[in-house]
Amino acid sequence: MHESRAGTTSGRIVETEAYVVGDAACHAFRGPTPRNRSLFLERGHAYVYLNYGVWYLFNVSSESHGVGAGVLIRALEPLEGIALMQVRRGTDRVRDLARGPGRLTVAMDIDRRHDGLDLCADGPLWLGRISRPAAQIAASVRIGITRDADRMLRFYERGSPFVSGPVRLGRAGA
DNA sequence: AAGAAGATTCGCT
DNA sequence: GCGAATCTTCTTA
Repeated sequence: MHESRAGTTSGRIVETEAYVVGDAACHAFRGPTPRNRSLFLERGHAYVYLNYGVWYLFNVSSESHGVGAGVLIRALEPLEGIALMQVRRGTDRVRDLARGPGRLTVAMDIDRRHDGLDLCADGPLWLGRISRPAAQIAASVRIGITRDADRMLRFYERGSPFVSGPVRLGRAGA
């Protein structure tokens, strides 16, 4: 949920990827830097960074304070503020508003201002139980990475049209 | 000190 | 299907 001056937008998280301790693909793997320091905050804090110099990607820290790890939020099913998301994204296709990590931050207007925020506390940007849980969750390899590429650390709601990438990538229980 | 790669998306061929 | 956009960090000289 993001409450901004322009209006409120919210969505159901339907796709995530875990970046865990000892994971060469995790930005925190080689220790804290100015960019990734939020990954070392207590679980539930935002880590937002600029990817390829173009797109912001939104993560949630997932370990204790001082331990660097997080979860990348890759896709949302839009709930509130769909009209505002359509303006921000420049498309009317609801399915494409937040299908993909870069698109999601545009639709929700998330950027480095939100880096380090406590997403479980009062504030403009937060996580909550505002919608139903997924009926079925599938796992697959993570998308777009080269290091530690075969770990099954991508999780998504099976059958959701709001999940990014080819749906056939998913193979549960491998 | 400079160059390359990286958790992406969009537009053109 | 390929390349551009262009920031941060890592690698190598």
